[in-house]
Amino acid sequence: MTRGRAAGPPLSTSDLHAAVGVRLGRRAYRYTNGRRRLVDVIAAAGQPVTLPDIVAAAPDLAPSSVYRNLDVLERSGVVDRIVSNGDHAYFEFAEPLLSHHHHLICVDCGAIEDVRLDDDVEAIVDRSLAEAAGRAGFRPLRHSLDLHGHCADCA
Amino acid sequence: MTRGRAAGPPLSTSDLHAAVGVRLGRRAYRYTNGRRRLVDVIAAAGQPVTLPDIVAAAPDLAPSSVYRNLDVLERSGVVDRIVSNGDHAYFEFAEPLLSHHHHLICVDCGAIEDVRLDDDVEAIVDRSLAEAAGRAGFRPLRHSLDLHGHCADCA
DNA sequence: GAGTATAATGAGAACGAGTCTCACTAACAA
DNA sequence: TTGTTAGTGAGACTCGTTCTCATTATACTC
Repeated sequence: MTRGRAAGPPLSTSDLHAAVGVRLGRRAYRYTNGRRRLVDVIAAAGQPVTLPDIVAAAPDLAPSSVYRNLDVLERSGVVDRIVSNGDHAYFEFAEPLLSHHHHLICVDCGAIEDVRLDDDVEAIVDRSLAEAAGRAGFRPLRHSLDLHGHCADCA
Repeated sequence: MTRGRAAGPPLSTSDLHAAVGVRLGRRAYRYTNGRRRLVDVIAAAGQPVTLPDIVAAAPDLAPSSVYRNLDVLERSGVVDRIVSNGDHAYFEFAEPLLSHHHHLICVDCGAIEDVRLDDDVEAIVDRSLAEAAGRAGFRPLRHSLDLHGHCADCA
């Protein structure tokens, strides 16, 4: 079996902002300073982040504005919301901005880490899911494949 | 490609109650009337259910007790909690009581439906995830593979 | 069966993540 | 610059879920 794709350096900061700007523009949203800051914080984390993570990294951002802007970014296809068992939702860049990947979710501390799988595994999963979806009259958009267990810190 | 396993008739009601009783007993929990009613409601649904679903099916069960007992059942390995983007968490029987399966999650209405995949697909996914987990020092317990999209009603 | 210890129940209070409101400010267009 | 519209931030609010505590059911011992 081949190795999984590396996490890989995503877009450069300027390319990232350009891509986000395009997506916001398509929905007639403005790319304001607050949104730019938010994108910077998520990019700097390089991991799914929660609201407390964001506010800790940028204490001048108002929580209400952060939530509102995460919603705007989600609607624009810039970020994905990951709901786990923890107290807070996690946010990370959506697929086209971040290469397709999955999550290791710690059942103890709720931490979420990204992992990549082989392309051929992805293809097999997609084919199998598409078949199952077809039988149920379900129109698929994307799949999520998460591994639950104990992270290195909690094990 | 072979067909996915059928949803299949799970354990008989008496076998189900026996299995739940054993799991509760292992944790020194009592299998009370309220918990038995709760198990019956979840079994009757044959689908992941929310708290409102449960209370609608058994209005005499107190919500606070239902939440408490769902927690007890979860700790005992009887039910799994599925957190989606919807307002409520979903609950269904855990893996050994229900055969291994995955979910079709509607991004519009939040409905969750169970699907089964081929055993060989499951094996490929497990092997690939185990490899990725090993690289991260992660101790895996289980995987979850969900397909997000539009259900037959919302499409 | 009586007595005792402990777990479970249920009603309602409390909690808290996330959303909404609204007066104010920043961003774009002409 | 001026007008129009979108975005901001502080705090109130919502509502799913958890907690509290007095009461009740269960199981164990004698």
